[in-house]
Amino acid sequence: MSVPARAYLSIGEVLSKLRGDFPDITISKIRFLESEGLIEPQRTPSGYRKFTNVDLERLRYVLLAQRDQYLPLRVIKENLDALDRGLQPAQIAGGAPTPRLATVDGELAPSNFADGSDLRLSRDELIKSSGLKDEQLVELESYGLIAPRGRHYDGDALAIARAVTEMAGFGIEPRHLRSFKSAADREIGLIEQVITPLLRQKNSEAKARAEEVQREIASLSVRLHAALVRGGLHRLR
Amino acid sequence: MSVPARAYLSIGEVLSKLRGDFPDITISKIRFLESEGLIEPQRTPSGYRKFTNVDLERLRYVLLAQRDQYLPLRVIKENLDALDRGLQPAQIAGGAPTPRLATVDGELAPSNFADGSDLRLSRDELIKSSGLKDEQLVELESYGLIAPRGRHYDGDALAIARAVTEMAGFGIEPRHLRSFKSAADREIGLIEQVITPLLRQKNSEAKARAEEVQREIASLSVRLHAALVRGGLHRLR
DNA sequence: GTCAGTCTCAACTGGATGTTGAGAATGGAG
DNA sequence: CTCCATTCTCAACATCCAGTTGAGACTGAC
Repeated sequence: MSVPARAYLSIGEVLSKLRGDFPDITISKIRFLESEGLIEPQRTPSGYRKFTNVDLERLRYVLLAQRDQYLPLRVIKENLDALDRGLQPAQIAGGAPTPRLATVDGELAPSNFADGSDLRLSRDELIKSSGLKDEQLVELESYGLIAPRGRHYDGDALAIARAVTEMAGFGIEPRHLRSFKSAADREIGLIEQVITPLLRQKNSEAKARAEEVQREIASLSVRLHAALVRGGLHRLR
Repeated sequence: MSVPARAYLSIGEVLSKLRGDFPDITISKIRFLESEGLIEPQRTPSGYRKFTNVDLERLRYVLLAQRDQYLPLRVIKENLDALDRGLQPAQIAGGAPTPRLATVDGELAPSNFADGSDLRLSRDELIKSSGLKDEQLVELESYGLIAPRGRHYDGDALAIARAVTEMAGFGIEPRHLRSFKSAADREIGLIEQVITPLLRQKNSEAKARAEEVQREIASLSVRLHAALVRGGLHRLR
């Protein structure tokens, strides 16, 4: 196994080529990176992996991004996919200074608030724990900003009530907040559009996926919204 | 619980100040970050944590670096330590906010950390670091969702661009996002209404107050918005 | 034929990043 | 003073990521 009398490298040969730059590379790691979709070497008829130089460079890129930029594999994969689609985020540069990569922002968040979505509050409890005034609640309900679910209010209602109370402290009244409701409704509609195809599928895996997607888009929506508000405010001065 | 009649913030108050920008922050996470040495709030005689504005900004920096640069806490800590010693932290190229020193802004507690709002990106850099396609950017600009400030784009533009890119991954296109812009504009108008009286006053203390109020209402807006979306989604099933 | 090299697949590991819960103390509101 | 929401610590637990390990089988160069 000394002279590669062929156009590709075996996994062991790849290993020894990378050892110099990345001392802790292993065969199992290379296989792992393939299983994660970061590389896709061809196979011989009997199933052995065949690595071309392109595969090798791709691998170097992955290892560099990981070592020098601490990027998680998920993000590296996104960057590579972008590269494949013709976007050109980075130069790979063997040993050159830090590669400039497009870091596409991703959502880590399990978004796992103990958010009390299973909270159940009576009207009085809601008022008490939010500091809202009764007539404010009436007004909020008339605009649909808060609505009981069945005979109780949930954690979302509480969160809304609290925010409203605090805003009232700045002279902002419920009627000023109607537009929040319609904006939220539009976003919900958008999210619904995306996930209903998934929900239509019979298999329960798609449903789980739908839930996840819903959470992700919701989180993105909130981020986008926040960035827009922040940006607009910066512009004020 | 409403008016902080003292010079520092309790952990719960810190939480609500951060909620707007980082919806997944929790009390336990803040405590965890302290246990890892990333922040060191003072204590009251009875052991309660006291957070100054400096602590708050440090925390923001940590959360931003984590979310937007995917840096592991260990590396963030190294950067902060370097900053503390007055050094430029080892920086990672790319579109993310690099920590900058001491923009001393006449505030009582001068913040050492910028949030990336002073980021300046060319059009190409924006595209590169957001993963956005050129035509998407054109479209976003035509709707006013993104606009350069002078000849450069700022951190808000980057945040928006990133969110949009991710949403595109779910099949959501810029034109679906126009309503986000108008919703944000309405909120900004609302905030403006509240703070203009303050800004009219001559004394600069009122101006500082205006800035703070603006931040708080913005954060509240985002929270309210998030709660409405979350609540609406819960209702879907 | 032998034996180093390679394959798959499932189970396991170790670190990072938080979360949860118990049990106790604190402090602000009424 | 009395509540009760907030905060405290500390240990145990949970979850995800990034691989590693080992069993058992196949391949192919000498």
